[in-house]
Amino acid sequence: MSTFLDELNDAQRAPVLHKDGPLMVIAGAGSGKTRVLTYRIAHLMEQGVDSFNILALTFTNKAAREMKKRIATIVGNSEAKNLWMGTFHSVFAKLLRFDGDKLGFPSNFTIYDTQDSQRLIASIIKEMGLDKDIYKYKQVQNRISSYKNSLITVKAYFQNPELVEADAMAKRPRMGEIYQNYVDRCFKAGAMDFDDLLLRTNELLTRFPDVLMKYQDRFRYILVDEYQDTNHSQYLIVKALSDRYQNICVVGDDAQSIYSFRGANISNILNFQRDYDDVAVYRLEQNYRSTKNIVNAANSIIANNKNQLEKNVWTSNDDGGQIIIHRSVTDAEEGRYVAGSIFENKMRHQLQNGDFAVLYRTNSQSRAIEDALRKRDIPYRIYGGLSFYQRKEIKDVLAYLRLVINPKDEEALKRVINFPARGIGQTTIDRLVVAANQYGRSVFEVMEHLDKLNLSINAGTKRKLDDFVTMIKSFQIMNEGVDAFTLSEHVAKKTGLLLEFKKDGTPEGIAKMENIEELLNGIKDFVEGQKELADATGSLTEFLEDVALATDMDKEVGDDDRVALMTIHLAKGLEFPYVYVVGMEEDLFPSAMSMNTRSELEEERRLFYVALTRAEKQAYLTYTQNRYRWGKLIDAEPSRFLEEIDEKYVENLTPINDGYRYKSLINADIFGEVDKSKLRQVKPQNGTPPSVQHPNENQLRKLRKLKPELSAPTKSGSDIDPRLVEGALVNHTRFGRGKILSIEGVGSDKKAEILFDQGGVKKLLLRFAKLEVLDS
DNA sequence: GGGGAAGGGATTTTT
DNA sequence: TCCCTTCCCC
Repeated sequence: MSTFLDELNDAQRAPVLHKDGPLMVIAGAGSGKTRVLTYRIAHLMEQGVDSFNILALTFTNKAAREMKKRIATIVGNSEAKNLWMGTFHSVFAKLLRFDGDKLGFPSNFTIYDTQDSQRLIASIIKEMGLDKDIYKYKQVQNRISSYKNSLITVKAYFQNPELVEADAMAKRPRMGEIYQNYVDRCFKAGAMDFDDLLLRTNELLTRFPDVLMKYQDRFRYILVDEYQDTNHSQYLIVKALSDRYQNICVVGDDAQSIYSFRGANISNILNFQRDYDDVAVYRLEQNYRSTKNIVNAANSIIANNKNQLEKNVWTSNDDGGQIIIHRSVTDAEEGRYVAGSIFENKMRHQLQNGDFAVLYRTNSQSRAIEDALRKRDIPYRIYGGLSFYQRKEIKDVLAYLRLVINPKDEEALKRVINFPARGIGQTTIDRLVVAANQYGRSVFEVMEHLDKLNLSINAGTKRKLDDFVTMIKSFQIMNEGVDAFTLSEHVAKKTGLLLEFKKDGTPEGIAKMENIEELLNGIKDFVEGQKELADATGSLTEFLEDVALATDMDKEVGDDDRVALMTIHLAKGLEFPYVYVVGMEEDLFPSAMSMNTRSELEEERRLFYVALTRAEKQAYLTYTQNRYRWGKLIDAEPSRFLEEIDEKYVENLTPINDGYRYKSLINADIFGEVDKSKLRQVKPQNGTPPSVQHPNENQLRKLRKLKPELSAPTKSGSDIDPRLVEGALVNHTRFGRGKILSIEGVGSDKKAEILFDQGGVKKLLLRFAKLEVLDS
């Protein structure tokens, strides 16, 4: 007999027990919707629904993994394994590997990421001889992406005079041609971009009724999480698959719809009751996560939006502290306030670093926070931004691996055909691409048949091209016999990539080499992990797919204890006891790009609602009067959202001119130097001892090696050893002995030009360089 | 064809 | 401020 049902309140239990027919669960923030989804699936299985017949679409792969794990504890691992669960993109990529051949795609098709798409579009624009200032590749890519998400194919585009005219009016009359070329090129390269994974699934289900029938019959019960953030393409897939059995369960919260920029359509959830017959609607309105102050403040914000479903989120939790608003003079000071506050809270309430999150609107805001946390020796972790797999050296390795799996992959080929340099220049590549277009073949195929084609490429270059083809083919042969790790290691060595970074000798080069080694370790872990699963083989194809569709939230958080730094978008679905929302300023949040229409502004407001409702115990909102943007200090104005919170729930700190803290730092900050003796004077509230726990240097070094984003603590200007002057003899941990030739810059920007005994002259930022002064 | 220096553009959010 | 592109010289 199920005991897990007892863990639910009445409102939660109802949708869990609902068996057949469409249902919608409107779940307020923190109301336990993940629990409902999880238990609903477990309950269906207990009721005799075959696990093979259940499809659950989640927002991140990590969410899927965790749900699966929980379900496994209830129904057993062998059954839970059979569930199809994951993000839209990963589930339908899998489906397309089975049936994409009907559309002419190989089962080993490549998944192009945004950068691949953009590069391809840029080269198409160039090949077509268009003005790149009018046809900006990023904008064009964006436009194509939104066509695809609205299911506007090239054909549909040309049949729609409004669209054609709109692009013509925007002085981009050849938009449709670019679109056409882009689609053709992707197809020829055996590649799909992110949007294709959904668009092509739709195409497959529409054009092949037998395929549709097969999957309708397979997925008799479909569950969709975060339904408010589905786009039209996703909506149609769900609609098609659920059409036969109508066992569709969607869960979401219109107040948390924050992805319209990538095509999410809030009307999907608003119109669900119209789209299906006899929809049962359940509401989860009790918030278990946050204090009364937070829940009520969030409600007072969202009340400013006009377009929303009716609901009343409440909580029986304690009142909790009021929401704290803090003003700073600069973004650096904002960072110090946040770091100082985290430090105090940790001490006063005996908390872990992992109990804190700092949320911001744009990734670029993280820097000031990082600096401040580093100075206080508070470990942190950045989510999002430039992720590991987007680093150049990692993408280079992956590009070779992609070529092994799919040599037609044009973007991978162009990326590495001359890196490391092997004397194949742009002119040659251009000729190959032209020939490929002319013959309707992939670039690699052209390279394979060079001698039969009469291209104006000289003999020396031809040989280099041949060597490249031979090398890739040798990898392919090797791939038949070994696992992904063995192959990858071989590739990293044989192509000269590892050596390339090693020989450059700079700290950056060494870091890159270490990153590649980390990637190889990752592949090893993957191979070993996959070997344990029955249905997976640890093949390279699987690894590459995992990587292509990994979201930043999918990374294992691990057992290390750190403050989380991320954009508000990434924070969706997460919760933390203490949350700091920084940069509460006009033009930043709400973003200057998103306040021109009511609907844009409402989305920003929902974003703010999401940010605030991440907090369990205490929320801080901070803004500054001046902020560095594009390297310039600009005036900032407090966000309009701050005024929208009912003041009952707010405590507004005004630290300036109150003679207490940071005052002495303000001038110092503006004029560059910070007096360290004054830093020490900052008193913690309530007389908590200001003892700083210095992490073990050995541990730190280890962590830094593992997580490159955790760079070494930097020094402020006054922390730099005063003996570092022109003429001084120094020792560098990596470059050895050297002599300072000159010093330039001031404060923390001080750089030294150093002549090393081995390795020549280098310019190093004193703030970062680990230099030891030697007595001469 | 390769490498280094200089200049210009960018920041919304992500699968 | 930083990153990417372009241009220039070898």
